[in-house]
Amino acid sequence: MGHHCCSKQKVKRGLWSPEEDEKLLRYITAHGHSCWSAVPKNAGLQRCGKSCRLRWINYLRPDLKRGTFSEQEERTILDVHRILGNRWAQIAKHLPGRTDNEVKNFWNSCIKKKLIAQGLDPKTHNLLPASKNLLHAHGATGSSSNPSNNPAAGAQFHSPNGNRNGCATPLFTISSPTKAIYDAATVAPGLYDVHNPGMLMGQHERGHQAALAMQQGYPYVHNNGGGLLLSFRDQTAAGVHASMDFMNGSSNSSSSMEYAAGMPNGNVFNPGVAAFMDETAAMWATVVEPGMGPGIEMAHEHRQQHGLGLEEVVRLGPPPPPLINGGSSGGKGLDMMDVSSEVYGSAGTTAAFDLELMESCGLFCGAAGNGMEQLQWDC
DNA sequence: AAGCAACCCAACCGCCGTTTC
DNA sequence: TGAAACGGCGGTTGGGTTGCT
Repeated sequence: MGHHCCSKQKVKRGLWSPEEDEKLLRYITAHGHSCWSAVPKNAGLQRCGKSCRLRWINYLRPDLKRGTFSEQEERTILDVHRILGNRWAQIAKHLPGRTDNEVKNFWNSCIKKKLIAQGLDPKTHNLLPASKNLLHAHGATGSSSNPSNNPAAGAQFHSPNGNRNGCATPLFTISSPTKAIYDAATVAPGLYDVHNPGMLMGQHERGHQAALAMQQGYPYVHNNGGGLLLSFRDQTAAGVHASMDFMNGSSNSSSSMEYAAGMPNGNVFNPGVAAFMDETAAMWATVVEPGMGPGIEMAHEHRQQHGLGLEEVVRLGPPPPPLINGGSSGGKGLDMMDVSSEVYGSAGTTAAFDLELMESCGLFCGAAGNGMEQLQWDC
């Protein structure tokens, strides 16, 4: 059964021959395509208008980019897909020279498989139930557990194939809002100056970048007088969109935000520590001060043992051990690291976090501004 | 070398929203 | 106002290619 637009006429199907391509290309170049249904007739093609349109858009268009997707493109697809879902046409608009079909194929043949391999639901980018169960079964929740007793909790997040399938990057590359923080913090150490309430630490010209990131809706952190305030700026209303107060380090609440900030079960929250959770709940970027506690110190040592650079560490995905339990907020000069289970899986976890609770916490998940609306607006 | 399976990707299908008559 | 035509989109399919046994 043919498509309604061409069911009445005899049309050719299947792959396009070079001669057909030539005819279509010549016609569109000369006359444009004001009416696709008239194109095949005028161009002398035994095809339906839809088929011509598709061939032009996906193959013959002169501005098409060819070849494999770059790391940047893959990252963009991941980021936008996380917000928009399977809206390939919208996603493709963020990738000049790429078609929706191309993006869709790349997703289905590459990115989707990597997500699944990582134990993530490709639709939601959250952990698949099986992965969560596994994690819980190994005691990743509850009060402080030593990961050395629990190696599997980290192992299940480990990418089995790294950079296979011809994909541009391993999974869990840091994504937009979080990435911006990472970038800004990397180039501007001390960016998150919790000792200066309400301010990003403006280190000369670098501070400008940070302030810009903040303006664009990325979360920022500041001291709230004994607590920590994490704020998001509303991109459309040019004002603070939402703020979460990680209060005073003494809370015993089960607030998901407190969990997200890595301070469950009444542990003292260190105002010198902030954690930004990726939407997948499987990648965190953290701002950590040196000398802040055994868990972090151990993690840092582990990273050094593995000879991992910061960028590599940030690329690794798994959720972190909590950023809690003591540690002073003394020094300046923040260190930036990701506390991943791959890196620290058997060494770093000093307390628990609740994945379900984190997952239910939508605030970090695309809360940095109106992501959807902004993306659509951009299109 | 042949057979098979997995993978990739171009093209099709069917639905939906908009426009035209 | 409603039906038909059209354009656009996401899901699906099937043929070609590649890799493995």
